[in-house]
Amino acid sequence: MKVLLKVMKAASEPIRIKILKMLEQRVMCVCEIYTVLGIAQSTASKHLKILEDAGLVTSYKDGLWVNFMLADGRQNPYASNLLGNLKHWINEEPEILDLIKSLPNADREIICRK
Amino acid sequence: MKVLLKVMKAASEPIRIKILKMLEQRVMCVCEIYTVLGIAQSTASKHLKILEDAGLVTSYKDGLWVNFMLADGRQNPYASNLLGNLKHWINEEPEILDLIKSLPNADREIICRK
DNA sequence: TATATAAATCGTTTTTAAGGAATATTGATA
DNA sequence: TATCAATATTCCTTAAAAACGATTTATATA
Repeated sequence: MKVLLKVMKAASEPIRIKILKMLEQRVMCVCEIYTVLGIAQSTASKHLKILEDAGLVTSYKDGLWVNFMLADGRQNPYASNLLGNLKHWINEEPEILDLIKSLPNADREIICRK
Repeated sequence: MKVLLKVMKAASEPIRIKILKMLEQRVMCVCEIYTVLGIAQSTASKHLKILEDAGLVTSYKDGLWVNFMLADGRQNPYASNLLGNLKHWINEEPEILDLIKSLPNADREIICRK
């Protein structure tokens, strides 16, 4: 039950749902994510950790960047199931439509480089 | 997204998952539920309200008793989806097995009547 | 090396959720 | 109508989660 609860809890926070919906579109680094969502870097990092612990996302390093993507779910059936469903859920909601529309402008080379 | 979040949040608490698993077996009244789970009456009542608000359970009155059952989910696809999945999830976990095994002893006529 | 950058972690505050005792409500029955 | 039983609600306390600034870590590169 612990594993199931972890997935459900991870999926019960609006920012985390938004992160999952963005990652359906493409791989993203932390700074792209917190910039698009308008939240602090530490906040984004923590949400990503919760999603990763729940088996919903995975990450890999590329130099200074850490790239996050949806997990394939082979090791967590609950996570896998949720990710599968989420792909055809809430796609028509303005909040999500706007978010997805904003992604092409969120290029790490432009919005993250200082 | 609000509707989805409500379902996810409702399903991210152990007592509420246990209630759902019990209701897979049969209709139950509040006093049967709080007695089996060993929690306060007000606590059970509150959890049931959260589940009901999320579209996961429904209730009907029978005199003094209020009977709770799983929702059919016709009005909430997220709830319906979760209930469908949950039926074949975590059934083998000792915590749940023991819970289900204890249900036949939880007859309202015996454990609730004062 | 020394420095700069992206992300993770820490510390603190604020917000939200859970638990239960006490009380209110609702319906049955004497 | 007075009382009792089952449930809902209120109130208060405690615990968990979220937010963010500040600091640390890890990696790249001057």
